Amino acid sequence: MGKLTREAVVEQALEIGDAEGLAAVTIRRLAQELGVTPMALYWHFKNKEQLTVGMADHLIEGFVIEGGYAGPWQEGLRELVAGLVRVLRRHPCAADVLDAVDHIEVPAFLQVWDTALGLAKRGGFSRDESCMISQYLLSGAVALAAGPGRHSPPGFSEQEAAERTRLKRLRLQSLPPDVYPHIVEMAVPLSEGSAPDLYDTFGVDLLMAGIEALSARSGGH
Amino acid sequence: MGKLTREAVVEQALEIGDAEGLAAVTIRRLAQELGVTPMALYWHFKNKEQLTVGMADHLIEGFVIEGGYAGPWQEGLRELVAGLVRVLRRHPCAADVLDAVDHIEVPAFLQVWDTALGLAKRGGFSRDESCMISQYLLSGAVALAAGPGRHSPPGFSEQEAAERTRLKRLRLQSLPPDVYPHIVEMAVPLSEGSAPDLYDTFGVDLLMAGIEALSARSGGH
DNA sequence: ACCTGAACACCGTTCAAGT
DNA sequence: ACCTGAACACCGTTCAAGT
Repeated sequence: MGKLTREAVVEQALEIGDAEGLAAVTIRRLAQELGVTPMALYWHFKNKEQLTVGMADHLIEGFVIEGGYAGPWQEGLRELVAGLVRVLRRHPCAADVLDAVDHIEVPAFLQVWDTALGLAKRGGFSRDESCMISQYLLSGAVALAAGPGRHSPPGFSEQEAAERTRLKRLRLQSLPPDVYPHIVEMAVPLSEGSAPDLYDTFGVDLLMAGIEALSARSGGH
Repeated sequence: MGKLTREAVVEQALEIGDAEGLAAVTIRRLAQELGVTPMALYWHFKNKEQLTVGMADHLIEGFVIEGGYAGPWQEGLRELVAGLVRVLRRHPCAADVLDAVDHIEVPAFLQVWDTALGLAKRGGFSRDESCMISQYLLSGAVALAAGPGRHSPPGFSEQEAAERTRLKRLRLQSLPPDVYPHIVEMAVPLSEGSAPDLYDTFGVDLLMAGIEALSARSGGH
């Protein structure tokens, strides 16, 4: 019925990836789920890599605030990073998708990157510094989205998630305390990962504090 | 002749991964290279995941300075992060290996983590903060090792590497300048990625500046 | 333009069997 | 203890062919 379209394929792929992990997103599995032959997908995508690029693009698409970022550059960068993390957090597999893909191939990611570059330049950083800062912030955002506080897949219940952190805690607590004293001692906070919101806020603060400190040091405004 | 040993397998795996990428590291390919049947590897490793864990462990093994880190905690953390980046940079596939693996399974990584946790606590951070800071620094180090300045695989020549950055530059320059103005303008520094040493130094500075700023803000020493 | 059928060259892994 | 042979259930992708 519903004709096979690029968008439908990508959305189905994200659904599988969110529920069962990116490894479960397979051309054949995807085709089966869409009621179609595996080779049908090759009409819409050159290969699996391009499919993954499509997934990444769909994740970020429409995120960049069009008019925005008119205030101080620090606020702009902070909002950009926090927003990117927030968008990625909506899909459990988002961070994995972005890790699996060359960012340069993803238009929506390039747009975020371009905005970050512009803000860094407004911060008075040199060209080289602006490049490094934008890369640092964006890979930092992806790492934050991949970190603890990641949404458990819709398929999995709260219980399932709680069980996983319990197993992680047990694993940490069963380590030899003489060789990993601090890890064993902190098994609880390490496995629970504190409140997810707090983690994100702290992470963004950390990223931005580094930028601002370097900005002050090198005399940027 | 040389009997098949865990270590020999891991080293061969790293050799393939460095030369042709982690995707080329395959049970069957590995067995072939070692002059053995694929199933022979299953005597030494439960499955491919454990093989990858072995690779990660071998990469970091013996890195943590035993006596060290007696000075101020900032110096200790900086040295730890810089050292980790340096060690990972010795193998082109190192960052990919660490991305593919649950760090909790890698003893050598846990040791680095434990050291980082101890240093963070000495810095006066709370338990939760210490957890987040250590995770932030270690994932930051891996991200740095994965970033530009990565060693080109031994198999590839200098020319080959130069050709790749040339292609990347062309790709960036051919983007529509009205939608990605800053990226197109900065195509050269973005593709070249500045001197690799400078990139690492800047990256570590950035990571540490964030930590120190937060430390000062919350009143840690 | 859009999809199918058949085939190719791969994977990881299990299980019984050899030495 | 350490390795092999045969088999299973998967992969991504190509290419000719259908409508």
